[in-house]
Amino acid sequence: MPTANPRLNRDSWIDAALALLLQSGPDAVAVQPIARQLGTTKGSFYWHFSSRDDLLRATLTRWETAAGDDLIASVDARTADSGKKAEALVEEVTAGERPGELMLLAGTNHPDVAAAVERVARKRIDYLARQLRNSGLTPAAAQRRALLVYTAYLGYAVLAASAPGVLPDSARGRRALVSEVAELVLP
Amino acid sequence: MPTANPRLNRDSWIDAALALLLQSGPDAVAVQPIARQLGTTKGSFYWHFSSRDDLLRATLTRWETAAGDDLIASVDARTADSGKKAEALVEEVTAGERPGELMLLAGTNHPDVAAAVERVARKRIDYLARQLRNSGLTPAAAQRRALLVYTAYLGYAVLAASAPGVLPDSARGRRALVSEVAELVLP
DNA sequence: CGCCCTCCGTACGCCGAGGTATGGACCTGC
DNA sequence: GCAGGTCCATACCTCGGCGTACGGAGGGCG
Repeated sequence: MPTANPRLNRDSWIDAALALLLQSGPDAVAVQPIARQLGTTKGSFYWHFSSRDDLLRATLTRWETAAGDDLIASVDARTADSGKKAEALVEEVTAGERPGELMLLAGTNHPDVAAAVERVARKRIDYLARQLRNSGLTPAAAQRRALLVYTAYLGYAVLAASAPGVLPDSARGRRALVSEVAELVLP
Repeated sequence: MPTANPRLNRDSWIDAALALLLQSGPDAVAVQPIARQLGTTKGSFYWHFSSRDDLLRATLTRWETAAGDDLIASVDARTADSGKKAEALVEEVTAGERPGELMLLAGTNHPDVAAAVERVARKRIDYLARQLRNSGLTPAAAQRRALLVYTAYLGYAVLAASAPGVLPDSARGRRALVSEVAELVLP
């Protein structure tokens, strides 16, 4: 569906590239396919960007800033109770609304991608550990459990993308999972 | 390093393809690069395989049978105590010897890949749940915690591949993580 | 009207992948 | 030694991606 043709700008390309990046991984961020999807040609692209790598970098930084604040802000808004934040975060994930962001991990070979992924991971884990410390855990335990929760988060996303059949299919089942994790992790 | 040239067979190609599949994802299973790495040419390949997809399918089934039994057998061998098996499994992972197998998840778009991933995941989760039931958990709780452990397993592998900096760098730190998970999950 | 600057379409060259055809090396058995 | 099967190298085709060159549309502005 080549969308209609009002003049494009740099952000139009980044928007489309981000969607592809999250859904199909960095390799899918290709100039000509995006051009077709946008109903335009490479002539436009190379006016706004110097290369494919330029687009990829721009898309990554856009994702990084968005993903860094996005999820945290969403959780912060949902509840002010520090003890409940871990649970809220897990809920956030299992809700399944959140888009892929998983295929991104496919591009770990690309150094820029790996660096962005690591920065975002660190930010989120630190945030989680802070909440757990506020809930009364020792710093060391908070760090370990934050890592546990985040790995479970990632693994859940992996399965949701690759093997949804093994996950609970009902909202009740998913909620049971979330509260179980919260029970286990919180003191 | 084009390796020397004793006559090749079908398995030689699958071996090389499997390594690439686990390390760099399905897209990396390409004929010409593997041929170069093997010090041969496409002429050889198309004698043993009918197409690239043929190789990919063969590599997937090889992985599936290996991964299905492999990990479980390794854990079974390590300890007969049903209660310790979950811990042994997590240890198995954090040891970090196990190769990627993670980049495989990048190929979820490919239906054959997704199907293989799902079958292996189900097998492993069922195995885990069985051990947890033997440890005295109710079937429902065992199922939930098995899923939790497996998602943590996957997430850990994801981070090991994409953001190793956020993981504990010492063996002691990793062991502490493992025992924490075992403590939390076992009754 | 004419100029210029922004934005984009077209055409081209390059490369690396998949796949095919064909000839030749090498062994094996008679 | 020679016939036939096994295995592989070479050359060639197509396709789709990246990147470049260039020219043209279109609007603002004097």
